[in-house]
Amino acid sequence: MGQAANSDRQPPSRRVADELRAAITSGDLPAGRKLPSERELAAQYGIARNTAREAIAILQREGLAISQHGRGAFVRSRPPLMRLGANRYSRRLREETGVSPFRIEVTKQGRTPRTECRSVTRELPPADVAQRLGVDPQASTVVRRENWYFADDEPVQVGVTYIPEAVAGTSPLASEQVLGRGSIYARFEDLGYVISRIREEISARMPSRDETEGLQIPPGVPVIEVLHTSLDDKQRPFEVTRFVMRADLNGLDYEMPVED
Amino acid sequence: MGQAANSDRQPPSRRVADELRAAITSGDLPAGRKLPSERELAAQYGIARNTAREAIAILQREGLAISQHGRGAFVRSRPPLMRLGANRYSRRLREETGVSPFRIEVTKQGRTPRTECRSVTRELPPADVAQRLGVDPQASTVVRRENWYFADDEPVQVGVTYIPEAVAGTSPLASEQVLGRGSIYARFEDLGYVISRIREEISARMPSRDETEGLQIPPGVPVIEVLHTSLDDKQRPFEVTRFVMRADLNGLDYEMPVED
DNA sequence: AGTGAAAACTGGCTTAAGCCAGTTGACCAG
DNA sequence: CTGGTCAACTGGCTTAAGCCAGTTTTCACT
Repeated sequence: MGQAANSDRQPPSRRVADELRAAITSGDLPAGRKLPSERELAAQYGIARNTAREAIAILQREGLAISQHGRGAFVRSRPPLMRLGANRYSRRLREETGVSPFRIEVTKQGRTPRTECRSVTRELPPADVAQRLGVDPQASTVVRRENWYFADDEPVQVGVTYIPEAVAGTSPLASEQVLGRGSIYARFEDLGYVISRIREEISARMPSRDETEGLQIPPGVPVIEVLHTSLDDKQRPFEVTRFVMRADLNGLDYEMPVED
Repeated sequence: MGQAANSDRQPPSRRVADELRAAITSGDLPAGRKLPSERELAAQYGIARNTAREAIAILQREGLAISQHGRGAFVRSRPPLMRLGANRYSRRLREETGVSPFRIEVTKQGRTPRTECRSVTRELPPADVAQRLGVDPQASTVVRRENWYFADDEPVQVGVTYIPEAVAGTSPLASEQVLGRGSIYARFEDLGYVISRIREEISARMPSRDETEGLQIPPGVPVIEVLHTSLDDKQRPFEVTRFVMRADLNGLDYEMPVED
């Protein structure tokens, strides 16, 4: 009977992946549904278990499925994205709510936010950070604050903030103590640094091994990296933060004027 | 003789991947260098070829290596990112140069830019686009323009622009004809739509199969998706564009004021 | 010297078999 | 009813062998 379909010049693993993908995107296999087990697939399609395994791995790499040891493979559900915008830095929002936009966003989704300052140290800054702060990466240490953000105790992003010594001094910013109402940007204001412009450099990539472990990132999920620079009213950078966030749980939403 | 190293609770494929990764990040294996072949690795470490293969696959998924049929696997070089910013929409930049920011950026990197309008059609808009345009996704068609962006004939991003009929009318925007100096935003201005604010919603994910093919995306590379909305001086949306770009070649760079 | 075919590589993908380690549910003893 | 055990599932990972399809090198013949 010759070749039936046209998508036939492909290796079996991909052919099977295609069929499963079609079932997923068409809705035949809704989010959360269990896929056939590797051994079932193998029998069903007359292929080796390894080949069935590879088919599922393909879907996993595409972020369409997730497999769990001892349980099976499941259609991954796409939870609503967390939308973080420039209003993260709005003073009005900060003062009205007394609560960070992260907490608002998480709460809005019916989950419980938690943030954790994991460490405060003094270190030589990475080259890209030093450049943006306008300091010498070899000579001057900066204050490094590492913050973790959770939703329902699931880690969703990390932010590492670098503050020049000249800015942090002996203020609360340079110590482990709790930052209090309005959090970090309120403390900057206490010191006379009013955030007036921000620069955000955004990239995406696959997570490193450390990030995969720390953020518990499932396979097939990239991270978004945001290198954030805060500028005061004299256009001087006073703080740089590198955010790394799970791309399946986070998105960015900016609204801004177009400058001439 | 007992266990030597501590990182030993891991399967061989991962152990080997770890060693190779260390060599790459330390610089022992610089970008572009050929990795040992699968058969060499197998012999070297006393593992099966499949296991060596899996080790390389791990690096590939992390975006650290790329393998080429018949040639070998190589340490992936990280080309400088294309930095696309809000100045994409700057009128001054548009008028001074007469050239799109994309072309400037690509030329700056010593590569040759090319853009291609692949199709202009009238269709019902996707739900998310319709919502942002404030039109009924069931009732009204919009003009859909599909644009491809190349650097040295390598595709780096796609932009699909949706324009309400009420805006496009019978202007050049609704036809295949060349858009001319200043390109699309100049034509919007001709019609009285001056871009004054933009909204950019950013997410990242693994590419779909179509995107992998169309953009020729190597394995282990995510895409950045930007849903862009242009607002005129009366805060009315007149155009939405969905950009999909290879995350290994593109980055975003925004500088903006912090609004109260 | 040039050229063209073959040999010796490379990765791509599959099969078949096996052991290990989580998970689940049935069933049995208390 | 509770708690524990165990068998039957699940995926995780490896080995060993083989065929195929690209690429590069070699070498003999022109």
